[in-house]
Formats: sequence, C-alpha cells, structure tokens
Amino acid sequence: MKDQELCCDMLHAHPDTVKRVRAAIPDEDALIDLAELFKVFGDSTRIRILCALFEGELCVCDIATLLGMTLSAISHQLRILRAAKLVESRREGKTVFYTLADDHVRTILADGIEHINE
Amino acid sequence: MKDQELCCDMLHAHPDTVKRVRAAIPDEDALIDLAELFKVFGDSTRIRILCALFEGELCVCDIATLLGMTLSAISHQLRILRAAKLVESRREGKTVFYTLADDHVRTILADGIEHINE
DNA sequence: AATATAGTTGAACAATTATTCAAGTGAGGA
DNA sequence: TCCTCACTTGAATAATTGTTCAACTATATT
Repeated sequence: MKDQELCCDMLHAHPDTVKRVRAAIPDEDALIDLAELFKVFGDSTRIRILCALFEGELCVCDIATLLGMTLSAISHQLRILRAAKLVESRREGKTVFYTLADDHVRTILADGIEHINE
Repeated sequence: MKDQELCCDMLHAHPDTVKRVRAAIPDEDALIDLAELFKVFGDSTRIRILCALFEGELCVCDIATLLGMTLSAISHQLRILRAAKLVESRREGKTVFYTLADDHVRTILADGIEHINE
C-alpha cells in the first residue's frame, strides 16, 4: 500500500466522484470481515461439506466417506467452518455430529448458484 | 484424494446416510464453479472495488485513488472480476469505466453482511 | 511523428492455505 | 487397566494467490 501520489499522478482521477464514493463505502474492517467469510466459501471441499449437511446431521466419518477424503483433512476444514459459525457440533459417545448453524448458508449458496446459472 | 479404504476403516460410517446424501449432493464440477465464484469475493481489495462500484461507474484511476493502491494492482483485480462476470467495462477515449455486471453482486454481499451482523 | 497518459500484462516474490503425516484426546469395551 | 475407535491438532510441504515492477498497448495531443 503506497501513497496515492506514488500510484500514478492521479491527475485524471475525478475528485468529486472519489470524494462522494469514499463517503459511501463501509469502513475497511467490516469489508475485511466480509472477505474472510467469503474466503470460507471459496473452497470446494468446504462447499461440498456444507452441501452434504443440507441433508441433515452427519458425523465426521460419514463426511469423509462421502467426499473420499481423510478424517484429518475433513476435521481441519470443519474447524474453519466452525470458526466462521457456519456449522455446529455435538458429541454422542465417540461420535461427533455436525449440522448447519443457520439458514444464511443456504441463502448465500443459493445466490451463488443463481449467478452461475445465467 | 485417496481411496476410501485408506481414509480410515470407515466401519463407523453410516452406509444408508452416506448413500442418501450422496444422491442429493450436486455434482462436483458445479461445486467447484461455485467455490471459484466465492473465491473472487474472498479478497478485501475486490470487495472494496465492488462496494465502490455500488455508487456507480468508476474509471480505474478513480478506484486506485479511492483504495490508495497502484493502477496495476487494481487492473489485475478487475481482470479477475471481469472473468467472473461481476463487472463490465467500457472505454471512453483513454479512460476505461467499470460498472457492476448485475444485481447478484449486491444480493450476495448483502447476505454476507447479514451473517456477520448477528 | 513524437510524446504523454490511462490502462493492461507477464514474471517474480512473499504470503497464505489445503492436505498429509504423525502424535495426541476422549470415550467406550474387554 | 489396556486397547480400540472417532476425532483433533501441530508441523511440514506443495500449490495458490496478491502485489510489485517493468514493459507494453491504445488513445489523444501537439
């Protein structure tokens, strides 16, 4: 990140437009959080896990079997999904079951699918 | 990606559940495309560009000024946004103006914001 | 034609990240 | 208590990716 003067001389930038738009953009911290959230959706393993959980509660071993991946790989991804509050877990004996945390997941994925299918 | 047998012995996996869910999950190619789309949203520079374009058409130099970044960096990101069909460009003399390609961008970002603010 | 400006592009570098491997929990059974 | 199973975790590695730098294109001006 450099000074604006070093970017280019910026003589061409439209000062009024820049001023107006700058006032309207959300603060940078909020946008970083937003990017972090979408980063979580930006991996096909995690998307596949979320889609699997659309059908209901699943244990880690079921998810691993479904995706043909190791327990370890799935567990690492579930950790990221948990941190983003997209999934929740409950233990029953030796088994840990995962579910979708809320309906935002469905909504966001549905919007994405809509954009692709046009 | 390994054979399922190598993942773990999978004796614990619930075969009926696995079978049912496997039938319901979209095919892998579609989910890879979906992940690619969200990957584009998963960067705060690109999110900031999209938010700036909410306010209307902007030239590359304006965007660079707004974000305090180089023309080159912005141009690289605009290329990715164009490839994902999230923005469109038109040239007017030496200047290239960018706009949002459609309303899906607004919808997807709004859903993301909603998830964060809960 | 020569120059300047707005923007694009390719290569290189640094930083991030998904998966693997090996070791570690925690719960149930013998 | 010892063992097994379901899962978690940390470190290492390979692949991906954002920014910079330098070179290039395209348009306008003189």
